[in-house]
Amino acid sequence: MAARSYGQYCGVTTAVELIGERWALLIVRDLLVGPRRYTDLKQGLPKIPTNILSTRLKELQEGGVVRRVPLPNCGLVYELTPYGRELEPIVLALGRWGFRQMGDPAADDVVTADSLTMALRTAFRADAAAALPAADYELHVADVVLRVHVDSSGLRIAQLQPAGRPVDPKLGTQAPTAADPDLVFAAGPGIRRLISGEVAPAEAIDREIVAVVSGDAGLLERFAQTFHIDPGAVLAA
Amino acid sequence: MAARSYGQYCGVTTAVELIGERWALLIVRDLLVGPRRYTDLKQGLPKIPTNILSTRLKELQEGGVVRRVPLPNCGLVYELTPYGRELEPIVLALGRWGFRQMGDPAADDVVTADSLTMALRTAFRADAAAALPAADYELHVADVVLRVHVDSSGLRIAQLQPAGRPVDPKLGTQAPTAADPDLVFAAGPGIRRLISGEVAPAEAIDREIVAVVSGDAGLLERFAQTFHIDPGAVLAA
DNA sequence: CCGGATCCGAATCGATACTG
DNA sequence: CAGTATCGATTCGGATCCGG
Repeated sequence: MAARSYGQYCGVTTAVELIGERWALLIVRDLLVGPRRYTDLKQGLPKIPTNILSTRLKELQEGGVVRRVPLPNCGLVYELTPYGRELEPIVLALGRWGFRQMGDPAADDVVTADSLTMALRTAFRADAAAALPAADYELHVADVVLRVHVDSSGLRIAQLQPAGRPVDPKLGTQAPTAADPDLVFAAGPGIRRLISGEVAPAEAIDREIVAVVSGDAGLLERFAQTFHIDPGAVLAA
Repeated sequence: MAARSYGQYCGVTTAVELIGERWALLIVRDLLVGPRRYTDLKQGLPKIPTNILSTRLKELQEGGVVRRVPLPNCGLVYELTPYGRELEPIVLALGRWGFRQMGDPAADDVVTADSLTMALRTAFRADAAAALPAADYELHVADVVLRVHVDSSGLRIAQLQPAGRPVDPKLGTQAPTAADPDLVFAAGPGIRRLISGEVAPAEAIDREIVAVVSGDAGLLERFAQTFHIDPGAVLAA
């Protein structure tokens, strides 16, 4: 079952033969958040057919991108190899690039915990964070709840269950810090306009793009400075 | 003909919907070298079916990645939009990443002028070049001939016809400088091992991986320092 | 020659059902 | 939980054809 070859001897060609098939890079995206079980991946990619998922996992293993690891206390996870993890800057850059062409969501588009986690990573401005006080956010989008800790050393994101408890830390997601978040807020897809700077934080609250649940609403300003993607001149088609 | 959606509202997903389909990123790779005609693209991608090429070009235009430009003196070229050109660092990074997993070429793998041009760009070390004297190389691989000029300001590559004349500069490829190259050499697929550092320049000549046609063979050392991709720990699967 | 469009068999993908 | 099996819907590949 040799991957369908493009017939060229070239690094780019080799790369797309490894991770260019349908769904493959989205599997990598989710695995960049942490090791995941087959079922986790299936839930994080609701529209992937199960046969495609298992085929891709096999191909990614064969390509040295993904590794299948039996868990000590029963179970089984897939994780990126060191080589696969080196896709991180590429996937983040792709996410930033694609962000700028995102329109409004289709009717049945979903937001998953892993995709939102990676979206925040793509938008994270380390330089801005370093110049600002540390902050803890709790972000609700659809039924995804993220605990987002920012300080001068960087960004840490934990995925919470809607009930408020962290998912199993054994699977690579850090437990949240003990303290209460400085700001708890909920957003819909319009959070994109907050990150692009299309709407200012105050305006976002006014237009009900985001809703502050608790904490100082002024921190939304700091959030928007920390997570930002400049849309640039994307309109010049 | 809406692109097949992955059903997620996410920048990475949007990106792969724009450039993730088969052949799309290879078209982008070639257009990163310069504007190309339909026929140029077809020749640069020998195995692409013509209906796929025209479908991709339409999709890439619709996505704001590619633009169709009628040429003043008759003819017609495709070129990247400013938005599409921002894929350059991503494609270069992917090329570096894929390079490390390249094995030996399949029997019918080809090397095209554009793929080799981009391969040199992925391997180019600006820092190394800045610390070394300027140099002009003429590189022959299969029937591709490249004129490669390196100086402290960067890298310039021109594609020559096998006869030795430059291709039409109107199409975005710079004409070579007038002076003779400092080093003319020919290589086969084994040039990969030179760039990865797997074989040293002297050894490459001994083992006939490269053949110096004219000029100072010692310059091959400088070439290998200027164009290098560290294979890293790719074996750890 | 350039810039595609059309047709058709082969391969892949998607949806669902099913199993150890 | 971790996948296989099946099968219709799509897409891809290869070839041919066509208007300028």
